[in-house]
Amino acid sequence: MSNTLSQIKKDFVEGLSQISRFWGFPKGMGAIFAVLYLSPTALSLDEIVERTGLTKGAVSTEVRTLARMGLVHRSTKLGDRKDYYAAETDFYAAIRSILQERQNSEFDRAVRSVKETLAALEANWVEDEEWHFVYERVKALQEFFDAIDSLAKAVIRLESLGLSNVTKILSVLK
Amino acid sequence: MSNTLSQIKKDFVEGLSQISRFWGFPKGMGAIFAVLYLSPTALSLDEIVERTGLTKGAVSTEVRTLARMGLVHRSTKLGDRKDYYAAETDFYAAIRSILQERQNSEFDRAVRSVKETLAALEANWVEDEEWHFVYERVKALQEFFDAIDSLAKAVIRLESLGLSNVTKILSVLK
DNA sequence: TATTTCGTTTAGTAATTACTAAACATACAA
DNA sequence: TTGTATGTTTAGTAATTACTAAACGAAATA
Repeated sequence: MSNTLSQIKKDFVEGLSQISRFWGFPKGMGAIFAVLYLSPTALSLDEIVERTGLTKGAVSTEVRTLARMGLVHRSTKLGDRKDYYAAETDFYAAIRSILQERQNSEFDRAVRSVKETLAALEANWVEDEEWHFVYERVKALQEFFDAIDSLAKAVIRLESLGLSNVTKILSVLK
Repeated sequence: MSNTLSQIKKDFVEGLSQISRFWGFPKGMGAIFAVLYLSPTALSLDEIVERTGLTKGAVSTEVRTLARMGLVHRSTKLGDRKDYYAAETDFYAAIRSILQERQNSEFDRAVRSVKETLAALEANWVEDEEWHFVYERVKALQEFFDAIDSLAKAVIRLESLGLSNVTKILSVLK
């Protein structure tokens, strides 16, 4: 059981790739983040290519979405036209950033469609048993989404959702 | 803008399918849930087939995973060998159930792999700068996962994570 | 201007995942 | 026992998504 550091790092990258896939992200994204996370210095695109085995194209696009999610940061050095990437180490900040990203995009559009269903029902009001049933159910779902939404927004607003806050939450929940 | 109820229902099913896909579930799953959610009575497998347009095989497997997640409930009627399915309407209960489901499965295995990386590092202790750096980072990630994990476990333990609790959480977060 | 060095885009391929059609299994009924 | 009504499994197909290879573009340098 005397693994070299580089073997251990490889396993770690593998593990994060799995986790990435589990959350519905490409596994390459997990690998890129892992490589950056274990590097003491920011890495150029080509260095990431070398260490992950992906191609430049793939890394280019995936590192960009990672940056949009706030999981990595892009920087430049004076007199060097390469871009350098480093992992975000404050995961709570990253969560906030991801939530913010998701606020827009597909999810919001889908949630909005529930709201629209509700509006359509109200616009075609009928004194009918099934109609009422459907109306109540859709309304309940919409309220649920609203609750989730305000929770997400609250998290986004937090200056820093640190461990202390998590334990605070836990104590409220008893 | 005078939609029929059945058109409205169709749109709703479509919307939930989208949401389902967004969260990384097959869109058919969303459709099945939506159909059940809008039905005042529990539906048989064949009725679900009819209303979603999926095949029996697909509905059979997907309704099963929905049941495992606690989003639908299976029941039987005396003197009728069909199974009947109804949607869970307490979404907070459903969330708990889903979290519980995820506790096992792939996710836990992946998270465990981070713990293993940490153990491997400790087993091969070296007084080396890079080694220390990697060790600290992996440790930080592991602590983060632990925090998430205990949060999930706390939610699971809740009798009912109702709206009142959500607002309680919000107040703690200020 | 031509050349080099970088990042991006694109068009196609590989891999994965969702789904279908049909065979199968089980339990009940005749 | 045979036939019928159900749910499940399986083997294959369709659709989607991740990824590659290579062309492109832009910016800096010569």
